[in-house]
Amino acid sequence: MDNLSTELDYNTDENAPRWQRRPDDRPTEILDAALLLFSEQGFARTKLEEVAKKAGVSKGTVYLYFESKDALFQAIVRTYVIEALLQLREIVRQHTGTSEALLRHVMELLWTSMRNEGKARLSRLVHSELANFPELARFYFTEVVIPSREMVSEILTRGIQNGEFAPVNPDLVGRTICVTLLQWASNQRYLKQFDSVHFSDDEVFAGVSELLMRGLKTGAVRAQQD
Amino acid sequence: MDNLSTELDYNTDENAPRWQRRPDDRPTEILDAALLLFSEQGFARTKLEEVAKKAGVSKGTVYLYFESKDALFQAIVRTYVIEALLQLREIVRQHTGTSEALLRHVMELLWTSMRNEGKARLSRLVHSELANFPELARFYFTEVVIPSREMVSEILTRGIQNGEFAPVNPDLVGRTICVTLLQWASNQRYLKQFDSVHFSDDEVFAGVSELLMRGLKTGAVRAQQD
DNA sequence: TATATTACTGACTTGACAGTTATTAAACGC
DNA sequence: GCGTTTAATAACTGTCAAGTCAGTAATATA
Repeated sequence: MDNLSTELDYNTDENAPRWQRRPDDRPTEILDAALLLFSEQGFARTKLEEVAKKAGVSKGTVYLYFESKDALFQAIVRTYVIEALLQLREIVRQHTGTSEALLRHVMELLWTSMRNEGKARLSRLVHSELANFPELARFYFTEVVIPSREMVSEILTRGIQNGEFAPVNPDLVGRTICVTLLQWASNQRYLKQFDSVHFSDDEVFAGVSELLMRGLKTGAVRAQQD
Repeated sequence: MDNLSTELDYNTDENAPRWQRRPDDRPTEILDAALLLFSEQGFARTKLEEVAKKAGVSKGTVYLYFESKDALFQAIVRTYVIEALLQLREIVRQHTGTSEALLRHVMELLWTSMRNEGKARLSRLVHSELANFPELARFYFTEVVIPSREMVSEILTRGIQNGEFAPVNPDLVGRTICVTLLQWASNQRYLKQFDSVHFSDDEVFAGVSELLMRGLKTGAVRAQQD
């Protein structure tokens, strides 16, 4: 723009194509833009025209690749969440070692993956909009929640069988671990702004994992019932 | 309606007033209706006309008592959440006994209060819409989250000082306890429908509180660091 | 270079819904 | 009962955004 020295170039932009045809890249670009805006402003408050603008296309183009605004949201979840879960499963499958080490490793993975901006955004978006998409909620539950849960339950079951862990209910404790980590990760990122007493990510993970591990491991004093 | 025996009455409804003036009751009735619908359908998808209908008034009447749709939502939070919190604080203030018993008691209260349909709805609504109302989020955080947190932290601090609890970070563990219970309570109510393995409320509370208590109490074996 | 194909545009239509207002009638005081 | 006040209505308006489509321009093909 500033460079007007070569006079032959000064109207290059007029000759340049006003837009390009890149049908292979458009869907991804639109999904990225939508994830960003939905997670910043919420689904209902985001206009498709904004999404289009951010993706560098016109609104009509969005409708070439996605049937509706709802369909676009569902595509986001399908694309990104499933992918994230597959990565996690793969890592678990390759692990060898004690149950405690494996559990710690999975917890760390869950925790660090949430420090990725995109994944944190996605998790928050999904959980806050789930109530508004019953159909999507079912999909999310069967495809994401249950598999994650089974993965953790399996680790716990093995640990209980070989005596590393106390005989807790593996399903129940597994869910507790996941819920606690995810919720904390979300808080760390989004409630920070209001928070007078703020902990570093490392502090939180150390504290929470210690609390849970102490509760889980054999040899702990039984809590007295009153 | 069925009782047509007294012929003098058969057109009573024509003589009856078409509506009544009940300015004292309207706000509450509108808030109740709004809470119900917002929590079922989400804020954006609920029309004020539906709220009005459910509350037995016309849309115009809603605007007599609330400035806007947003203001109505804020009023819900202010009214119900603050009230719930005050109840809890009062109960805690009156308690005498060991820190463990007190903590257990508070956890039970938190848990059972969430079995109340209205409170569970409210909690879910607030957490899913919070992202869309930054101003409300700030209010909610300072008026609700921080006070709750301080309440639990105080109990923990006392327990640590008198040796009942291990020297954990009371703020951090306090938050963890709240987050875990609230999230579980929400799951119990709303994810039940998709869930193949479902636990009773009592099972969940017993399991979760045992896990947390075992992690918290003194005498537990330290988790080995790897 | 000419023709066909199709990715892409953006102005337009449409419906929905938040918020307003002119009007009506319930209730209160005298 | 009668006049005044005001709670409540319901028809209305204006706006905003989802979704459409006729047209346009980039590219592929011959």
